[in-house]
Amino acid sequence: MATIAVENYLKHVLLLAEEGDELVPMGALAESLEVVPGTVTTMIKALADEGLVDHLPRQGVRLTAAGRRMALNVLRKHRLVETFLVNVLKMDWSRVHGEAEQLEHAISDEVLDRLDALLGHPTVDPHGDPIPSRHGKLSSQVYATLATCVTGRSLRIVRVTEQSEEFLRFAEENGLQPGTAVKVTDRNLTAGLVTLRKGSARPIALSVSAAGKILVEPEK
Amino acid sequence: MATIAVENYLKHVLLLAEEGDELVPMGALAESLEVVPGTVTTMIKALADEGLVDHLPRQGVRLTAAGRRMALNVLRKHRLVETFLVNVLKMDWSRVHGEAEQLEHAISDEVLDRLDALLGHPTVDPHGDPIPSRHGKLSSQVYATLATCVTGRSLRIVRVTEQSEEFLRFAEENGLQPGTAVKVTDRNLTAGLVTLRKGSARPIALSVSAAGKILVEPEK
DNA sequence: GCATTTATTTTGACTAATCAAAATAACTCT
DNA sequence: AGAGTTATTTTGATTAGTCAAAATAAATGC
Repeated sequence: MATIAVENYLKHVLLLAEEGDELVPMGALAESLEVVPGTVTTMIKALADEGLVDHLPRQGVRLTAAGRRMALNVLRKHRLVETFLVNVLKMDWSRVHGEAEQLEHAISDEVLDRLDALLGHPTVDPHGDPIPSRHGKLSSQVYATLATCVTGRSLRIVRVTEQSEEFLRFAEENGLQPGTAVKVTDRNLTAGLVTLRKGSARPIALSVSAAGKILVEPEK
Repeated sequence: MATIAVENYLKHVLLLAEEGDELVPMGALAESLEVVPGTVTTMIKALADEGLVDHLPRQGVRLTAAGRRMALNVLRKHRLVETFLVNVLKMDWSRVHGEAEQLEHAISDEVLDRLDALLGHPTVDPHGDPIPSRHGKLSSQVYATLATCVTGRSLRIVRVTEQSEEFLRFAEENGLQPGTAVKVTDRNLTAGLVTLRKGSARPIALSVSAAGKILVEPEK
């Protein structure tokens, strides 16, 4: 039986590997899981014994096929639960991450499927993050970010890859959510600032690091 | 932070005390939690140190006000989740108990309140079990059972106090669910059998112990 | 009222997950 | 290449929850 900790380790490896199957360093995993590095080493060796990850000592860790399957299932639960909380229970999108973090380990595959049907089989969650399919496919489209996109052209926000409450609250207050049309008017890398506007509203200034969390595509 | 185990211990003490504040014997608690008695003794002493229960050595345990408050909150989560699973996700009522057993420990009070509103503030769950109010009130109406009620009169099922899948599946197949009108036609205590009919359908025979799990009230 | 049965508590051991801190390995920099 | 920095692993402890089995207390039966 996979424990909550195991599910979390696998999920974090998946997220940190960012679609490649690069090795995830132990330190990154420790930071992301908020445990000390020694703990990660211990746990990862146990997961390797279970055949869920490959551990290359002093180099890092990557998911096996079995581990990836489990990680995707957890991620699917997480993102469908977030979608449910926002679309059905009308919760604030800045609050749902922590909730989903708990619920993802408590819902069965059957509830998952029914939730999926209730929500109309969504392909992205309220942050625009892709929801893995029931059969473990995870769309990995590459988008530009507000920090890297062309300037002066009309763009549509497709995804916000940041889960801190503060950031999401700020984004919501400024209408920076998936679906919003924006245009980058100015980008000053030395000052670390990106300026953008939504239609004719007043301009918004973002730090480059914040801008890098907002993914966009050209307006059709 | 109350752990899952702590929540479960409190919930089981609440359910076993059956609305009185009688002492729950350690053995009963062990059986109900499916752990050995020694484990219960150890855990209950810890809960007593936390001020959640009163432990009278060699006699039993009962909830303090704080423990009761927590137990009722868990029970409320359990029963609202069951209601959600049946009413919204259309799950079979025989399956929802185990699901709710997991989810009751994972949902926040905020989600709980929104679920409650979504469901229209129900007062009973799909089994007819009363749902504790947000402020810790638990209706404790006393009903007759099919094993103890008058015979020959029209009755309405209000509650089915048994959570085993087999029993609930049997009850569903025979339409023995809250709301159904039935009449006990014959009761033979020596044979341990109760015979009843729904309207003009064929008679159904129940063991006395099964009949005792089905609560009824006189038809209005 | 003493012996037997039954319930409870105690003791010692175990597992999963964690941390602190020491040990080791691997880079980096001149 | 040697010194220092950084990342990883190891070691020894700790906590929560559990079990097996021995010890104790209480209830029951003749």
